[in-house]
Amino acid sequence: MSERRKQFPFLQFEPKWQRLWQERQTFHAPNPGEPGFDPTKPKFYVLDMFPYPSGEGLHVGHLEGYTATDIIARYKRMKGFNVLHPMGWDAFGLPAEQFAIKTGQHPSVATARNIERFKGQLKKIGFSYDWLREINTTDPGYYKWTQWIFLKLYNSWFDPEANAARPIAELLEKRNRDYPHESEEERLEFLNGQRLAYVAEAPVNWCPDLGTVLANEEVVDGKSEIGGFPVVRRPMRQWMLRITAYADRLLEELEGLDWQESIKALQRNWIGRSEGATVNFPVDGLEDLITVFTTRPDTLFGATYVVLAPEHPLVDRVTTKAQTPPVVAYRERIATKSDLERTDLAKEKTGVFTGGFAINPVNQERIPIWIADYVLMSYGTGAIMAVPGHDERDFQFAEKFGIYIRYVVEPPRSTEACFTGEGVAKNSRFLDGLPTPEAKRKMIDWLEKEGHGKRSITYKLRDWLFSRQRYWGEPFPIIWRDGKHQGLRESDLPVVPPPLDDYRPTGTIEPPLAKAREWITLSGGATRELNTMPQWAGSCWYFLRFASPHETNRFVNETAERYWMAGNESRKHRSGGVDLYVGGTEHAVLHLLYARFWHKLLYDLNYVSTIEPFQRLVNQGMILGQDNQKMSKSRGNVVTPDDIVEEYGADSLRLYEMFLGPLEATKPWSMSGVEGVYRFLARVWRLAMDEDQEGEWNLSPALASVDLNRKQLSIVHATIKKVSEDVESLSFNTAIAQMMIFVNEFTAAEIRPVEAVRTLLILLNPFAPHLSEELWWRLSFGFAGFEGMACEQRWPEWDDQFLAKDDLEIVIQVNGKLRDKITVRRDLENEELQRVALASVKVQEAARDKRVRKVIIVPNKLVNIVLE
RNA sequence: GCCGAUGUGGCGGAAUGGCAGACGCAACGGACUUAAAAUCCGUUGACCCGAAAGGGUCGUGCGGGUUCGAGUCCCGCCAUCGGCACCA
Repeated sequence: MSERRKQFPFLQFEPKWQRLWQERQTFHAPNPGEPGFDPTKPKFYVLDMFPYPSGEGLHVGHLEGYTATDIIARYKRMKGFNVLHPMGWDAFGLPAEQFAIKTGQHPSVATARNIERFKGQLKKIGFSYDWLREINTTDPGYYKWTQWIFLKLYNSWFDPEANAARPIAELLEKRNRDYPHESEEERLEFLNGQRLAYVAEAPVNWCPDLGTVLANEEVVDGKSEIGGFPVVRRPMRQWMLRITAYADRLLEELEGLDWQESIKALQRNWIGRSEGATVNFPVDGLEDLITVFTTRPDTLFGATYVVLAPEHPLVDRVTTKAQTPPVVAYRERIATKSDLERTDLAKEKTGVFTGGFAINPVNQERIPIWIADYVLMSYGTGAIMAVPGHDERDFQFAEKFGIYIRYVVEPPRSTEACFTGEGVAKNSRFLDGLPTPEAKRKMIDWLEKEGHGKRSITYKLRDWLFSRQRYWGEPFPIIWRDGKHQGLRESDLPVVPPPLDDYRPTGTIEPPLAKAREWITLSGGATRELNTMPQWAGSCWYFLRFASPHETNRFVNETAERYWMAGNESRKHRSGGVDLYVGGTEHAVLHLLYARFWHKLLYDLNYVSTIEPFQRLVNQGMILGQDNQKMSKSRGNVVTPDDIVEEYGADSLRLYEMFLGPLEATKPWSMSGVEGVYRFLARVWRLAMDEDQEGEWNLSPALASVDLNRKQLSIVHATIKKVSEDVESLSFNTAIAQMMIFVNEFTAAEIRPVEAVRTLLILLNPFAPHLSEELWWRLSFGFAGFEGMACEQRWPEWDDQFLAKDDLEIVIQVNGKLRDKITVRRDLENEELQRVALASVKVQEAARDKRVRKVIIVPNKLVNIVLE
């Protein structure tokens, strides 16, 4: 098939234009103050989620989003915007390191090669990136600032009163004032407990095969997201980022963003805010209090037992001698289980009675304390009050172990064994008769008044486990002295990883950096932190770096940041950021949440001008293989862009990516669909070009500088309107359909007005830039009006006057059903229209023996005659 | 179980509450050709009546509703996909 003659010479002109764009720096966007910068133009920042340069190369799924943003970037330039459209590489990460271990080659070598490959592929598709702004997260000039931001996290605390991060120095001052006699040791401990980057001994997800810990988000079904290796929980000392401090802002500040509702929902879900109360249950015979969190304080009278998580610190204290053996045995059984096994057993509740009793503060009832693994130490307080009458899990547990069930909510209708909805309180003394929401409020007031508890909010979101025991990542700008950590000074950055020959995991929990003896040992007995940052770090702020990728004095140039991240004037104060951000749904939670978190820190500390990084977000859908299955090597249904470019040209690839269907939908690839758009482009080519006997392409003799007739004008203006509006709304598929209608129309014309072709080439330019440039250039030899490059032309405007027809077809309905069509003069008066419609033979037939009850008239569109 | 999408011809998909199926693919017929490919022109939701011209009925996952009029709005189901999942 590849031997077949091409329908137009894209193999020649596509590389030519790519070279010219490169040579002329056509798509370079100067910063404010730089030569060539035009301050009169508005700005537009359109960004792709930058890729991890894998060994596999790009596949057609990546390109869908990239094509969409490229069309927008080119369109906005033609509309007179200064457009920032950059690309870079998220190049730290596990796959490169795993590959390096396998091949014995340094990860930087494979990374550089993969980047070359990716870049080559992108250039062959003709994307209009400003390559002078290319960034790479593994470049010391870049990760210096990743480390710098980490130091900002390390040296900040979250002030709940300001609801914002503040420098830790301010806290230190305040502490010195409030506790002047505190020891140095105590003060340090206090500060360390407040930092947004802190060290904690916590149960973590340890993956022995990868030799690293993973964030909760990187563990799927008890296995590592990368590689699918088993993950076990074990306590380790780790760096954590206090993202939970920002939980409320991450939730609230989502509101002003132009994101799909579904993505906002995913984030809200992940943050998982629950309103309720904490309640203190005294332990019978001890001084201790068991604090539980509940969203249903109104059911406190129905609490007939208390459950602690097996790891709960109070378990040892409440357990009686007699119950110690089974409790110890149960805890051991749970501890050795992985999370996967623990959820596997979810169907059948397990647990053990501790022998201890708690006192229900509302009625002084003595209720048993159990431990069970259905209560998680990591959520809420790690303890619950069990209300089996109104909670499914508690009900199952109580049924199994024969614990008393008391019903305290009257359901609105039929009663089930366990009712979890809202109703009216009963068997609850001072709550009796109150609807659930009021009962909740009243109970919380009571708890607060009596000192037994208080209003409380809990989140599912956990602090972000931020260290990895790997080589190929950003080293922490942290040193250790006498068992205490210290942040480095800004002048010590970047911390460059040592040139290790052997960066394999050590086989223990010791990170590979431990092998670099000289590197880790510093003067004065200090040593370097051995962990590295997770892959997400570099992508948390790369969109800022693009504004001034070569700035050496600051993570981003201040003026450039203010310019490119500025909000639209119609928007509220402080909003703004990237004007359009496009990427896959797989990043809906992790990357987007992490990046928002870092951005808010930088905002709080006055380093950036907007509260949110990405004003508008669009998630492109997945592209499936021809067989409707997810594309994968093992299924053999992967489509490689290189093959398509070779066979049909980059423009065909771009156009097909967009013609498949709506950007956000999941849709299957189809090779004959590619042929379809290829044929369309060939028709565009032949609209202007003619092949002679020798097989040479010349300007078509049908082209002429003539005025357009009425119908042609109407099509041209309808196309300008449709394409402009559809590009704005990212409905690229229908924009292309309209251009196809245009081409079908003019292909049929014996004489083709050059002006129409000229307009088409401009409209088509963002979609098929090579073909558009080539024809533009060729036409310049025969006709006036083709100066410069097509991509530098002003986007055309449409005129409604050409869209309106003098005569139009009116639909005649009888009782809402289509019965006839009539052609009438435009803007015919309603009375006249009704008269004509009633006169229609079809209407006459239908209306025989019937009375006309009503006539609905939609001017210039339809008449509906309603009969008895 | 909860949250969020989606459901329209043989296929991908179009349709500010107003002609359902734009555009493309596939299929079929024709022109060009010695022939084929490519190209160009045309037909193509299903069913029914008619020799034909033409005409009719049904039709947007299912069941209701609102409306002169519903693919579109409302209520209740079903199915598929994605996310979360013992989160108190």
